[in-house]
Amino acid sequence: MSWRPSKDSARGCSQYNICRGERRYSHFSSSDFYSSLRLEDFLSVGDTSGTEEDTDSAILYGTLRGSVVGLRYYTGVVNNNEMVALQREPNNPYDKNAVKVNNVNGAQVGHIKKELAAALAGIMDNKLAIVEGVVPYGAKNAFTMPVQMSFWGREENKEAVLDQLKRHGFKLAPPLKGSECGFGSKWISGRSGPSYSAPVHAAVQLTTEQLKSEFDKLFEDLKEDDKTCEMEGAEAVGTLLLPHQKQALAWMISRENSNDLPPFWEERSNFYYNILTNFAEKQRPKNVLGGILADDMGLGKTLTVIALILTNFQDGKPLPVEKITSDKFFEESGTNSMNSVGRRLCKDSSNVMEPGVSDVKKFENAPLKYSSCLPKRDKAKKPRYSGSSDLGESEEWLFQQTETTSCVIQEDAGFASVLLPSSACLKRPAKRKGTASVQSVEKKYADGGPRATLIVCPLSVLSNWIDQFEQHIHQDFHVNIYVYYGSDRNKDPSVLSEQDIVLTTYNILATDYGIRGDSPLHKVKWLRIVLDEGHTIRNPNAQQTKAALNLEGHRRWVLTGTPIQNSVKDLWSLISFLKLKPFTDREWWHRTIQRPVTMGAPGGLGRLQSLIRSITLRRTKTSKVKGKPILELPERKVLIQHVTLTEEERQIYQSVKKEGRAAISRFFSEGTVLAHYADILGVLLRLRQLCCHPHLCMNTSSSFSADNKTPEEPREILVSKMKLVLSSGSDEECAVCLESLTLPVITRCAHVFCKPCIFEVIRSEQPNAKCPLCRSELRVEHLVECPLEEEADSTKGKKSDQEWISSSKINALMHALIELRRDNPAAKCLIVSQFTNFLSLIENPLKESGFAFTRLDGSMAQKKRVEAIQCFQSSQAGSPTVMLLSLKAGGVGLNLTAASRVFLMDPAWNPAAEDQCFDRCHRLGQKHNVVITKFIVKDSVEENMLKIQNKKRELAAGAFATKKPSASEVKQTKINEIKALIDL
DNA sequence: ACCGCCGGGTGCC
DNA sequence: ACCGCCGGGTGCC
Repeated sequence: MSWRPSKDSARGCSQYNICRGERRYSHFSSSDFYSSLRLEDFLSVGDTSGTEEDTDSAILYGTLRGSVVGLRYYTGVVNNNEMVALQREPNNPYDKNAVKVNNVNGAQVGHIKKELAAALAGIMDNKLAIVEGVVPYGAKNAFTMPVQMSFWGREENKEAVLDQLKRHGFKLAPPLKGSECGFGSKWISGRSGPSYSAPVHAAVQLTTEQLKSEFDKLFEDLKEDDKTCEMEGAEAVGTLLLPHQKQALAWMISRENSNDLPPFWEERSNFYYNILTNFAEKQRPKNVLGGILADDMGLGKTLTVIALILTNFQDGKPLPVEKITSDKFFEESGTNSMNSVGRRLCKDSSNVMEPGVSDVKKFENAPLKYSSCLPKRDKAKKPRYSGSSDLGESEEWLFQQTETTSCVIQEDAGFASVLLPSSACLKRPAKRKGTASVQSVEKKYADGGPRATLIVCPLSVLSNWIDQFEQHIHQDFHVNIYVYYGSDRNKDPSVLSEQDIVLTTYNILATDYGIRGDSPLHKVKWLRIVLDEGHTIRNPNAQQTKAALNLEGHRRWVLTGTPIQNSVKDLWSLISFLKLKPFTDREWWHRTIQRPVTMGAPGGLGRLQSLIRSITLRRTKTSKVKGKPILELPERKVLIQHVTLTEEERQIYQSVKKEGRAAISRFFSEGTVLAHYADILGVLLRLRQLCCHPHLCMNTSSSFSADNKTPEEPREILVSKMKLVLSSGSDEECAVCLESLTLPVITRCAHVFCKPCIFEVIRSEQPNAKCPLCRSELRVEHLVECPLEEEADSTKGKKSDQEWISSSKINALMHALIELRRDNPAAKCLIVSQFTNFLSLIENPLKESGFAFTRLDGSMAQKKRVEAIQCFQSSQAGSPTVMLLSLKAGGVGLNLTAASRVFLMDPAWNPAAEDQCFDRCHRLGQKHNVVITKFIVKDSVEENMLKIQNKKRELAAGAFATKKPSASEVKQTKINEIKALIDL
């Protein structure tokens, strides 16, 4: 049932990205604001088997003493007070009611005695309660042992559970004091029965506020102690690390080379004890040789990881990579550089080389693993360092089609970074022309063990990684990087395992994994696995999570800026990925950490904290190292400049507003607001455009199609509605996954979702799937995909036929620009808008007033973008002082620090999108204070947008541990926003 | 003795 | 299991 991206759908995706821009910060987007709404909240899907214990609302019904029998048949052992797991065994040939008893390690200890099992079976099978056990004493018994059971469930199931037990002659005892949270098994060994105490309600339940501040502390106190050692990167790291990056590197290396026991384990007389579960075993539990790097974005997680890869290979030695040195031998021998390079790239990595000329010969004879790696057309004069089987003839290949980060194969630039649409080898630029040779460095210890680091990231940051490799791997070193992406990715595991770095996406990972037995990524033993944006796997039931958890490799890292996004729950997948015993099993995580924390049990947070502390490094932009801020950025000021429309502009605006408001209030009175969401966005879009320039909304068709019988809209209208939603800059998220839309599709009822998300809804709700937003009928065959290509900008060119006129906002801008030039001729600025047409309109007066400007928007090819950026960043006299920038162009990697002024021409729905844009110049390397001017038209939708932005900011700030809103709350919020926007 | 008692065989679900 | 339970052997004191 896994959904498989095709080439076409990938292009669809790119199309989307061109319209919508980057999605990288979706965790800062309104999805944050809506907190952690999950599918299960409004659909009964989620875990199809329904095993999803609603862990947060579970209460303790009571306890019961029972016995474990058949001990002598099994090898699993327990200690007194050790937790045990009770597991139904419906296929037991002797008793269909059988309940197994397993120790923390999963080894079977025995069975629940059959009479009791008969009572438990129904309860467990129907998920009426979760039954947990602790062996209070008698752990060394030969035949049977007691087990103290706790029954947990939702309030409404309590009666049914008690009843079921009663029918079998059992009665729950009230909760034992100290056992409420199922940990710390406090039973005193001995024959006397448990001492009953009055039922204790969930210990001190922390308020949301308290929880939030506790969580904050959780990650704030992490910076001290051993995490301030610094370490230099290996020679192959081409960038000098900042102090905090050196610290991170030192910390990561110490984690990877650590011999420590994992948290909560102690060595006690030849045994290793887990102090949470009281489990003990002879075998030393493995600590994760990794952890969570949870630095705020902008602190250089990517660079740090690159440094880690290059610096810490085996035995604390750097990755043995070939150093490229100038070598006359090549020229003299007439060896074609392409060949030499191709072999370098493709040779069998087990071939051990010694430095020196003789190596070249060895090298020549090195077996080629995939000889077609070389481009066939080798007339190129410049060295080419990579290629792929089907590079073909084209000059440029669009590698990845996000607006911001597409990469192209550069055939003739001075560097040889060749990226393919799919599988690609990536090489460092060669400094020298014509020839290059290879000096093999200390390959001796590379044999045998795993070599490759796997990096998994969301598609949207794939190219950022590539950029960063380009930037930070020293030019003289050859690092084999394979981008495992696209339908023609090379599925030979041995090709992957020979690489230094394999880069792929969560989607590829999940797709491969879904095809049984055919996941090369899962056949390789990785030296190291890095999950970028690791909170991507926070849903334990998602295919990509399962796929990630099943990767093999001892060094395991999670990179994330938002380790606890909404609750402790989100941490489990990460911890499980790190393979920290015993938390890989959700039951132990839940019993020992999650429940104690959410129920506010004493010590619960302490545990979580020490767990996190031991495996996490987190610094924020405001963190300090030795009293000094980690990043010293110049000040950033945001000014709001109000603009008043001219009489004429105001008239047009009011008439459109009047018409739109009438329509929208009709939707309200009909109760069809959500059904007309796209139409409403259209109205708002036109108003926003009118605030900028009257020409902008000229050919946005009035989309109130004659008679809006929602469920039957024809395809073309749906497509245009979807485009409207996507291009309106409203930052719509998919109501299912709450992330920005991936591969958007529109339903008949005109709601837009990610294709994979809505497919999953339909699959799990079949045969009568309903639209998550309006509950209309949902069918796969009615979904309409966003058609590819045909850039929205086609309108742009034609528009310019019109005679150019100015607008109030343009006037305000030009006034500010000229003033700026007068005061500081060298100052550079960004002019940012969501509407690329608007940027085009602005070009006119810029030319007239003699500004040298450049432009960066999503429609530009990578080559042009690079040019535009370099040109703008240049400090040469005569270099452009103005850059026209579309709001969402460029990823985190985009560095526009040459600018110290930003003019934001129109507000975005989502304040985070604005902030990210500002961060492109207000970031490491900025020397000046940054002043941002937001132009806001008075008495317009823009002012209302500001208000909503502020509300979102407030909510985002407080949304840390608050309860997730329900679907209806989400809807209501949207409706309220609409009302506020159009003054209803 | 259609019982009691004895003692050996036996033992999860 | 130094138990319980089962079922065969046995049978006054």
